[in-house]
Amino acid sequence: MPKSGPKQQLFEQFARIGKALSNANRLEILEFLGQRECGVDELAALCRLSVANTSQHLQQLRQAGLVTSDKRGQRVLYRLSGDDVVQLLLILRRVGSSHLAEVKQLIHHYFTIKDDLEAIPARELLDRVKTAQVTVVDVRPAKEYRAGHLCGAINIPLNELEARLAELPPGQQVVAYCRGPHCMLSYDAVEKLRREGYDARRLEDGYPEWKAAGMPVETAL
Amino acid sequence: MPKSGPKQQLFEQFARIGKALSNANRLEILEFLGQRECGVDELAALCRLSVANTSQHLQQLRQAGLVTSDKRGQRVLYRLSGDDVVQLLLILRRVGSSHLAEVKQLIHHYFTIKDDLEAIPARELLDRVKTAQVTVVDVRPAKEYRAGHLCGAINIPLNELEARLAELPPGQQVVAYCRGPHCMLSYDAVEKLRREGYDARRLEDGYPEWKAAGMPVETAL
DNA sequence: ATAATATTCAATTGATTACTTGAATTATGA
DNA sequence: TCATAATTCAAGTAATCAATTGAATATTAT
Repeated sequence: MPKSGPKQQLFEQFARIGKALSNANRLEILEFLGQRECGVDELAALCRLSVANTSQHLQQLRQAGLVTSDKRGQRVLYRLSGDDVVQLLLILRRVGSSHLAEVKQLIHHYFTIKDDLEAIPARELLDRVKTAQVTVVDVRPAKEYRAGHLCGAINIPLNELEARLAELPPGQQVVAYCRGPHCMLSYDAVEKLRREGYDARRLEDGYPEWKAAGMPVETAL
Repeated sequence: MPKSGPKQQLFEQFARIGKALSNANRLEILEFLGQRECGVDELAALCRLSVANTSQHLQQLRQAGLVTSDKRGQRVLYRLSGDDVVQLLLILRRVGSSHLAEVKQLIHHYFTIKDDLEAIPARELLDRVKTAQVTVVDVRPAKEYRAGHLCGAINIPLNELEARLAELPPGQQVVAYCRGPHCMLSYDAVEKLRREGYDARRLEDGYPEWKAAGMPVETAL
């Protein structure tokens, strides 16, 4: 019989989630899983970790309730437990961005310097898409695009952008998005697009945040 | 020069917040600070921790950006850094409630059993208050009520409830609230009120969540 | 039946964390 | 000036954590 009351026991349980979020590698794993479900070996490669280490982090995330797994043959595929996990990660970033000087500094030196134009909020993009005056480009790798993307978005992975500029309708504004608020892909994309004379902006959110907010998405599976 | 990229550095920073949330005592401290600003000795007493231990936890919370402090004479008063911290704690609870079997079990055995009627959502209470058919009762200690409470709420701390029943308008429904979704005060209050024949319900949120959602509050300072 | 693949488990090591205890610091009151 | 109060710091101890290494397990392909 636990010696503490229900309140303390609940705090112990919620602390498990805090523990799961207390390691930078696990946060990175969660960001990748926000884009699509993955196996251990893929996540290990994406995060540049050993397979054993990745597997242990995944066990911790699963035990904290942040991810689920299901076996397909000899492969185990992991995914986020729900959109509420995306929202938890988003508010974690927001709190960090608001209250941690180191976060503000990192964002300024690596992100704001690259694109000091305000990113477009999700609601505003939804409105503009309806007037068909804008091209939405998903600059994540194709696998992530196929797993899920904004309705109507086209996929031009960043490393193919220069070769595929002709696919963009001339004269239209381009809005690029990627994995999330602090993913560099859309910053780099916007930089390249502007260099080629395009009117380019970034979306404020990545795909997981857009989806978690209930905005329209589709898959290409 | 750090060896990892800006992304990894950002994850390290966000992980600091995860670390701050990875201890049950710190979560309890944050819940109390959600009600009102406090000194170290008060928090130590509320949480049943030593003063030194409480102070160390507060340093960690401050360094993670979750609380701020300011000195008044020889006392240091701590408070939450912003409503975004309340929202972080709320989504932490939601994720735990949705995805952790132990949390569901604890909630069922200690909370749902006491009051299996659905708590009233904040929006619904706001609407009902406008038609003046309901009495909103804050059952937290008076100090917390004075620091901030729902507009129009009266304060009858739980331990004074039986002695002050006459203050409740006869024939009206009573909605009780306290510190947050898993605080027992409003459960106990509703239980006592129903035993005395009142039509009593609980509010879904506590005061901090209501305030963080932008709902109307007032203070009695 | 065996080899290969994918994943997980277990033990070890070094680092980190939580709490305690006692000391140090800072501010106030007598 | 000195005592008290409030808070923080530092060191020590035990427990926990992250990564590595090697072994074990489960599934698939030959």
